[in-house]
Amino acid sequence: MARKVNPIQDRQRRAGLEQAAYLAIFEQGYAGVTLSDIARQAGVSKGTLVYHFGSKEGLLAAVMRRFVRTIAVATRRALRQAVTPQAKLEAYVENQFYGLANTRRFYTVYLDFLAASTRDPALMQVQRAFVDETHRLDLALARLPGEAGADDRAWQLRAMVDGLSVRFLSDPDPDLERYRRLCLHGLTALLQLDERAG
Amino acid sequence: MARKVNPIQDRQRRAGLEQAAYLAIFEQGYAGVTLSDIARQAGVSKGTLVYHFGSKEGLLAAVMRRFVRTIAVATRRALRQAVTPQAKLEAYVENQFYGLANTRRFYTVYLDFLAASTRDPALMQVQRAFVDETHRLDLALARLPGEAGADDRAWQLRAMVDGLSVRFLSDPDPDLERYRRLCLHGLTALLQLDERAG
Amino acid sequence: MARKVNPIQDRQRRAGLEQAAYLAIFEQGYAGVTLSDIARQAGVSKGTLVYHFGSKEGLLAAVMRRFVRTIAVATRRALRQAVTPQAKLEAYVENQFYGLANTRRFYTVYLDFLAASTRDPALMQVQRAFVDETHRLDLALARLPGEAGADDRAWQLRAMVDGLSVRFLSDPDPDLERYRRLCLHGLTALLQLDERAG
Amino acid sequence: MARKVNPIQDRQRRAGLEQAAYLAIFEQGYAGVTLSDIARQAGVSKGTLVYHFGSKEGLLAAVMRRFVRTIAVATRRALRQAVTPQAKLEAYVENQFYGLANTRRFYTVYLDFLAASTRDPALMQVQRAFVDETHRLDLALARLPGEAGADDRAWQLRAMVDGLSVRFLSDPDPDLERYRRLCLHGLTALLQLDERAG
DNA sequence: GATGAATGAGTTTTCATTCAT
DNA sequence: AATGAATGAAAACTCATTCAT
Repeated sequence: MARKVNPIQDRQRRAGLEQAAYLAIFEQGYAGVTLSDIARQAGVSKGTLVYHFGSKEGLLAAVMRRFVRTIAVATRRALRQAVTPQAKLEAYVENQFYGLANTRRFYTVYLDFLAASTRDPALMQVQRAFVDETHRLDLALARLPGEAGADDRAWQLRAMVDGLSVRFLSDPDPDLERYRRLCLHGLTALLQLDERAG
Repeated sequence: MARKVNPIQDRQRRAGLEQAAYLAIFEQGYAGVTLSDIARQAGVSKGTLVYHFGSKEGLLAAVMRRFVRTIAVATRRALRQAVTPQAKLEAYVENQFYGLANTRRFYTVYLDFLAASTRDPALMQVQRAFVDETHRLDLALARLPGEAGADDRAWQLRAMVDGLSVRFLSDPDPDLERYRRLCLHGLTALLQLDERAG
Repeated sequence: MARKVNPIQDRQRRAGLEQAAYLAIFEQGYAGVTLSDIARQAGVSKGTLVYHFGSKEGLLAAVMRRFVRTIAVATRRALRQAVTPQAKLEAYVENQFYGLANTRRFYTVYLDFLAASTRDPALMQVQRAFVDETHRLDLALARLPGEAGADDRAWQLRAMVDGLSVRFLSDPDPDLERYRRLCLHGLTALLQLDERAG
Repeated sequence: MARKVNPIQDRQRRAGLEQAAYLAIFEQGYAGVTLSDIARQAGVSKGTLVYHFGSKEGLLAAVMRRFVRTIAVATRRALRQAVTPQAKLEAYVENQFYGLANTRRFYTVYLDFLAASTRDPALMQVQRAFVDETHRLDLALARLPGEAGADDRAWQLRAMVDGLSVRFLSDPDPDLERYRRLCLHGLTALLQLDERAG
C-alpha cells in the first residue's frame, strides 16, 4: 500500500525536518550528527525522521540535495539581478560572503559535505551535479571579458571563492569585509589577465 | 606507571604507527576510521595504539601534526631548490599536484582534517599553525613582483591552490596536468595584476 | 466505545483480512510478519487491522483459528465423500498432499503455528483443540481394520502424515506424487500390521 | 590483522556460549530470542556475543550447526552400540525419547529451527545436510529386513519419529513411555510390511 | 611493551500501538 | 469505519576503552 499522503503537506513537513537537520549538522558535523541530535533540533521523535526519510542516510542525502539546490538558486538570482559585468561580479561576491554567521554556517556544512562525498558515491553524485551547475554560472561570469579561455577562467574563479571560504573557516577573527575585498580583487585579477592574454 | 622508553626508538615507533594511521584515514575517513582499522593497517593490536598515544583522539591529533609538518617541509624545500621567481612558482605548483594517487590521497585527508578542525579546538590549533606557516611561504612568493599588497596576494595564491584541489577531488576523471596548468596560470594572473596595480 | 456492526458484514470483512494475513504469514513467517506486511497484502491500513482485531496478537490468533477450522472441514469432507475403507484412505492422503504450491504454503504456515504454539498458551489451546478434532477423524480411519489398538494406530497414522510433511518442506525438489505414495503405503503398513496383530 | 587466538580456548568459549544460547532459544523461541536473553543466560555482555560470532545471525547459525551435529553423533552412537536388529530399533527409539525434559527441550528447539529454516537459506542448508545424514542412518535400519524398498522405508521411519515428536509437544500431559511404545510399534509395523511385500 | 577478550555506552533501526482527522 | 503520521520502547550492532596475562 503506497503511502497515500497529501504531497504538499508532506513536502512541507520534510522541508522543515531537513532545515532542522541542517542546523544539527552545522553543530555536530556531518559525520558526528546523530538522529537524536536532529530529532531534538526538530522537536520530533527519532521514529518520525525514519518514517519520513527511510533512514539516517536518506535524511542526510535529502538535506544535502536541498542545500546545494538552495545555493544554486541564490547564486542564479544574484547574478540575474545585476546588470553590468562589474555589478554581476559584486553581486556574486556579496552572495558568497553574506553575513558572518550565515557564511560560517554555510561553509562549515559545505566542507563537511565535501569531505563526506569523497567516500559516499551517492553524495559524490550530488556534489558533481552541483559542480556542473555552478560551473555554468561561473562560465557566464568568465565570458564577460571575452570568449577565449572562458572555461579555464571559470574554474579559477570558483577556486578563488572556495579557497577563500576554506581559509575563512579557520580564521580566528574573520573580517567578512576583507574576505569580500580579497575575493573581488582576486576575481578581477583573474578576469583581466586573460582578457589581455586573449 | 610512567612510560620509560628510549626516546629515539619511541619516536620511530610512533612515526610508523602514524603513517599507518594516515593511510587508514585516507581509506575510511577521519570521522569513520576505527582503532581496529588503524591497528589492521599497522599490523599491531588496538592496545598498542592506545599504549603509545593514550587514546584514539591522541593518535589522530599526532597524525595531523605530522601531516601538516610534512607538507610544510616539502613546500619549503621545493621553493628553496628553485632560483628564479618563475621557477619558484613552477616548483610550488608541481609540489601541490605531484602524482595522481598522491594528490588524491593528500587532499582527501586534508579535507577531512579541515572539516574535523571546525569542531575540535585542538585540531583547530594545529590548522591555524599550519595556516600561519604556509602564509609565510606564500608571502615570499607574493613579494616577488613587489612589496605592495603582498599580504593580500599571498592569501589569494593560497585560495587558488586550495580551491582547485577541492575541485580536483570531485572530478570524475581528473587530468593532473590540466590542474597544474590552471593553477600556474591562475597564480600568474594574480601576481601580474597586482604588479601593474601596485 | 462499543463497536456497533452488522454481524454478517463484519464476519465477511474479518474473513477477508484473515485470508490476507494468512498469505502474509506464509511469506514473512509467523514471527517475522508485521502489521504493515499484512496491511499491504490486504490493501488496507494498519489502523483497520487493529480496529477489527484489537491488536496484532488478536489478528494472528484469529488467523490460526480459521486455519485449523479450514483444515478440519476439508479433512472431514474428504473422508465423507469416499465410501470403501481403501477409498477413504486414498481421499485422506490426497487431501493432505493437494497441489504443490498449496501443500508447501499449508505446511509452512502450520510449522510456524506449531513452533509459536509451544510458547503461547492461547495458541496452544487452539492447537490442542485441533489435535483432538483430527484425532477423532484419524480414529475413524484406524477403526476400519478392527477395534483393537485403534487409538494407538490413529496416533501413528497422524504421525506418518505430519512427519512426511515436515520432510517435504526441506526437500529441495519435492515430487508430490512420491509423497502421496510414501504416505499411502506407510498408512497401509501401519493398519495391516495391527490387523494381523489384533 | 587476523585474530590471533588460541584455537582450543576459543572453541571452548564458543561452545559454552552456544550452549547458553540453546537454552535461551528453548525458553524464548528461535525467532523471539534476543541477544539480551542469551547474554543473560550466558552471564556475559551482548558485546561478547557479537565479538565471538560476528552477529546474532552468526550465533544462531552456530547454535544450529552444533545442535544437529550433536543429534547425529548421539544417534550414530546409539545404533552402533546395539547388535541385533531388534536391539538397534530399540536403541534408536530410546535415543529419540530420552528423558521428559530433555525430549521437550530438544523438539521445541528443533521445531523452531525447522520453521526458521523455511525462510533462511543458510539454515535450510544446515537442515538439508542434517536430513541427508539422518537418512543414511535410517537407511541402515531400513535395510535390516531386506534390500527392496529400503529407501522408502527409511523415509517412513523418520516420518514416524518426527510426527510423534510434534504431537508430543502439544500433549498436555505427555507419557514418555507411551511415545516410546507408539514409536517402536510403528517402526516395527513399517519394517515388517515391506518385508512381506518385498 | 604488547595483546586481544570483554565491556557498556551510544547509535541506528524496527514496529505495534495510539490518536486526531 | 478507516486512515496514516507520530511515537517510544526495544532491538541489533559499533567501537573506544580497560585490563589480566
